[in-house]
Amino acid sequence: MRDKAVTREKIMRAAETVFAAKGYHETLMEEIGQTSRTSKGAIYFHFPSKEQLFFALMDRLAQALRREVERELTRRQGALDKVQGALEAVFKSLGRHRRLAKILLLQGYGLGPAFEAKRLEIYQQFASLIQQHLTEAVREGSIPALDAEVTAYAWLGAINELIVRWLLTGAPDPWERALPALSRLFLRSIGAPAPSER
Amino acid sequence: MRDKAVTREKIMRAAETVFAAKGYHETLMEEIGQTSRTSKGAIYFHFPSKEQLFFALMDRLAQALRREVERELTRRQGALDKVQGALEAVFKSLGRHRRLAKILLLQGYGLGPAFEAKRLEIYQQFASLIQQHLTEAVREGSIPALDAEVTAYAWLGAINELIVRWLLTGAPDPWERALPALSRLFLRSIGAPAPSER
DNA sequence: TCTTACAAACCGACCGGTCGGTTTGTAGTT
DNA sequence: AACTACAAACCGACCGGTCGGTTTGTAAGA
Repeated sequence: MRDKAVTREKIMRAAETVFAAKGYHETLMEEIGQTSRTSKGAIYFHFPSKEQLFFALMDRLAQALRREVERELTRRQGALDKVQGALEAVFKSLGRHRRLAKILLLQGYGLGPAFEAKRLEIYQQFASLIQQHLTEAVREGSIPALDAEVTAYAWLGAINELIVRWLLTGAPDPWERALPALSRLFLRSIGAPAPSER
Repeated sequence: MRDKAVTREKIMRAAETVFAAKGYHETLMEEIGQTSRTSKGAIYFHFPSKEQLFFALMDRLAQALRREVERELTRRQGALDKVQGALEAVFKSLGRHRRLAKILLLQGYGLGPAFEAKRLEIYQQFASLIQQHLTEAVREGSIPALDAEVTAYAWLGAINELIVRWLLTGAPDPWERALPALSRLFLRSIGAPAPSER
């Protein structure tokens, strides 16, 4: 018996590559089959539909990213430091995995209700994470009171836009140039004491 | 002879409605024909392809929005006030025209290179507008020096995310609740003196 | 009569999904 | 060990609906 998990993994990796390169609609199941060196039949054995394959991919990627962020959160001390650490984790992780970033940030917008729902679900997870730590920072007295929900989504949107632009145009080059500016922008935006330049 | 311009306008209005409601791929040319009470033939008489029709729409909408923003800019005095006025203009305008917002903000993401290029082009126009006034504000001495490019795109992204979320989920309800929070967030983010609550 | 501005029937490439068949591993039997 | 019986995993030719685009027809104005 061939190993089910191995084939499934091959398919998901191939799907990641192809979806990231071509976008959802331009991607053919046939091509994922070829790229994974399996077949269309194998894909439909493991996944009920193209859409479900795509969602499975989004879930996995979001989970991986969240894990990296959470790991960073436990490392840092103090709410403000955590906020900054989480941001850096997101940037660095997405910077390293451009395919991942393209799928998470770029797809799932204009592709219909099901995709939009999925994207909202995932973004909400990250927004909660941010909100939680913002509220904590307020309680700590590190920053003045604010609307944590609006702030969280504003930050997510800012990150999204900058990374998407970087993915598509390459600017700014090198990417890291933007990080300190954005970091200061964010911390200022919540009335935090300006961090020392790194 | 029927009036060419009138038919063209009918088509664009119908396209606006249908694209906003269904997204690019789910929209059928046939349906735009019916909605506009013309026909598919008429559409292809006026536009060379579905894609070009969509782009024409994006251009027109972006232009209209830019005009509203610029009008507001000339009304206000002082760089900071202009920044705030422009933001409000964008919110209010997009809030009033949800279909417009859906097309400009939601479509053009995962739809392939041509769409991405178009979106980048339009966003760049707005980013320039913001950058220009930020730089002016710095020169005026109203705010400390900053990376105007990063700031501009961060703001655009934040606006985008919040409006998209509002369009898709209805939260926050009413929408205006978010405006003062976001306005303060933005002004703080550039080190501007906190504005008096409006 | 000639052109313009459409209307409507039509075409055919494309592609997600299906399904009959094949391969490969496994468990039971002798 | 060898053979049988079976099932899980996989392959890929094929189908059928869909939809962007084209062609052909036609009414009306110049």
